[in-house]
Amino acid sequence: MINSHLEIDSSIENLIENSIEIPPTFEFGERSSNIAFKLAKFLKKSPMKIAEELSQGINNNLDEKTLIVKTTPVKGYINFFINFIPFFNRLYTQIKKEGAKYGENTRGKGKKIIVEHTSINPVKALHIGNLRNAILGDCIARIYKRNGWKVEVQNLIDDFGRQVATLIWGILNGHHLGVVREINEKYDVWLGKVYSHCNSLLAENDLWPEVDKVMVDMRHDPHMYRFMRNICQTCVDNNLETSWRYGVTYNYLVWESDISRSGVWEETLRLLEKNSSFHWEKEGSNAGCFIANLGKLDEFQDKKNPDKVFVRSNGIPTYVAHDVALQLWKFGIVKANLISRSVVKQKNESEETRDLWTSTDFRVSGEKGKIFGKSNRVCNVIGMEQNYEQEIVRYSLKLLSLNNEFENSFHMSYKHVNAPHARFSGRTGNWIEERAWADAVFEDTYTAAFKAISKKRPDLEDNPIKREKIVNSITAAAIRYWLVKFSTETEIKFRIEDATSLEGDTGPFLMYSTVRAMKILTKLSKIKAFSARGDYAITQNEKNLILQLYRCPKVIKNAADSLQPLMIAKYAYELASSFNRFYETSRVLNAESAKLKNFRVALVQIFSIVIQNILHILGIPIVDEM
RNA sequence: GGAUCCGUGGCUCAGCAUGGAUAGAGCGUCUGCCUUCGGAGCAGAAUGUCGUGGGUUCAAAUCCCUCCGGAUCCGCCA
Repeated sequence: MINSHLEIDSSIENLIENSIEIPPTFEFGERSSNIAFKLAKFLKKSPMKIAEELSQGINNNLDEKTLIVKTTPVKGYINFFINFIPFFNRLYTQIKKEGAKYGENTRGKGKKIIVEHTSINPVKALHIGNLRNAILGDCIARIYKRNGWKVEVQNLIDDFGRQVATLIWGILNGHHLGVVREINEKYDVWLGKVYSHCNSLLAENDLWPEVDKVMVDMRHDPHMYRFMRNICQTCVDNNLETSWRYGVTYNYLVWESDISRSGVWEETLRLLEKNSSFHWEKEGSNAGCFIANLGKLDEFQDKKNPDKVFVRSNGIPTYVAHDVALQLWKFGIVKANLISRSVVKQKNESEETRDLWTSTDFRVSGEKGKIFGKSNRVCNVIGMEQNYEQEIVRYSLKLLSLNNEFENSFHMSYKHVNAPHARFSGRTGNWIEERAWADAVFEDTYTAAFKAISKKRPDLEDNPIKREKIVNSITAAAIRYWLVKFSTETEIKFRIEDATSLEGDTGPFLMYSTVRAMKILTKLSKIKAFSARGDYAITQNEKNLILQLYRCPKVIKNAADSLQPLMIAKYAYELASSFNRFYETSRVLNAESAKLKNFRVALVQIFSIVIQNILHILGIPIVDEM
């Protein structure tokens, strides 16, 4: 009885909350509700009539202390007009008090999420598509942190895969000698060229069995393993440099070969064998294989062959089986531990400095390890071509009756970045001629930013160190923003003029309005605490900015729930635009009256706080001039 | 063959989850704004059968179905 009342109450609350929207024009107030339309059916009255009655009822209960001045019924809508002075006063107090924490919430308190991203094969440089993955993952990690979660960022290094075997085969046969390494060319870029060269040689001569042999040797011959791991290590070191340039950092590098040795897979197999949904096939085309019986789930009925091979007849587990094991390990269901070692302190201007750890194949005596994994939620940032594979991982948890883990497995799926008329592929190496690897995009954008600053800030020629720092920041901002401003469901077409753009809906635009606000604040001799007294006129642009500042906490919630960093980017742009319009029409330092100046300074103060909080989430560096 | 995603001004994209008032941005084009806190900015103009056809609804870019066009997946590859 009580429960059903509560349900009704909360559904009414939802109904009201969901009915609130932002009207198309401020003539209709600052907020409006279409609730009269929804109620019309039940009350069997016209929406116009209901809106009039509700509006009247609300108006009768308003006084000068309430945050609403008045409501008006218009064509069935109820429009709300905000009492801006007390509203602003309250918002100002809150933002000043919370400061860098404004916008955050504690929904994830006591819970931990693992975000896995980047995870490229250690045979090449990051191309722009891998960078999209890294930036999206980095943003979602930052977003989760603001939602109160403990976040662990992992980067999976697949050193046991076919790609690495392909590269090693090529090097053992001296094929890398035929690939010229340019002067100053990064090792990982050159390695990527070798890798695609090897692929074409293998395809032409059909030499794949030789690669299979390398794959086996890597596992069983310690010298071969060491040789391979050293090459991969150098590649990973290079890849990290690229990530760091863009402000992307990790907590833990997980090496596939370390997982193999840790017993994670064996433990997983024992777990699966005990479950009736998995079995060793005795007959048919899959005879001798270990099979996941996904066909028993409704979701897989439409598949041609819903059952999935987890272990091949030669005893080697498949990629998807490995992923299931990894997922179980991330949740702490599989308990085997990896040996870990602290590697380096990552420098990161915008976030805190983070310790980077790696899994390792040997322990130095006296060295302290650290336990990773054991999380409540997992978010894997992986391209949408692996949607099906990720579903298999998720539903395998369901087959194991791990419903909580099933519910908490998130696949952040995104489309690729491609050349306007072709796909980028590490195998074919077509990212080389398009200059689409992440370092080249950085260089090209750097050039554009440098050109711009030389023109706008000739005075900085005397301070090349400062200038370089600013140009680096602008470059990272431009590319990072460009990669998150699209929905993850949109394929990005790589055009260098888009990536390097510095005006309009771009990262540098956000930085610029931040700089404007900071400049105003530094010109004040003293910043006094604001308190609203009496009356002063608030312009439409000012109201607009106030409302944008107010939206922040909700945006951070929604971005986490929908796994869309785009929402933060859109908000940042709207917030900065609102500030620029305010800046254009409202003088701050020489405002018309002291009271007005006081108010506008306060507004600039809280804008400065909120925009910086938001730029931190986007990983956009903050500079005080540009 | 089956499944998933996409289709919105000349170009590139938001909006679709939870249907609501005049469909929003940026780029490009055109017109204004520097004796004013920094013009990487602001104000304004032009450009739209929201792929097609149907359905549900008081109301559809949004939900359902058809078809067309594009991408991806359905492996003892990763």
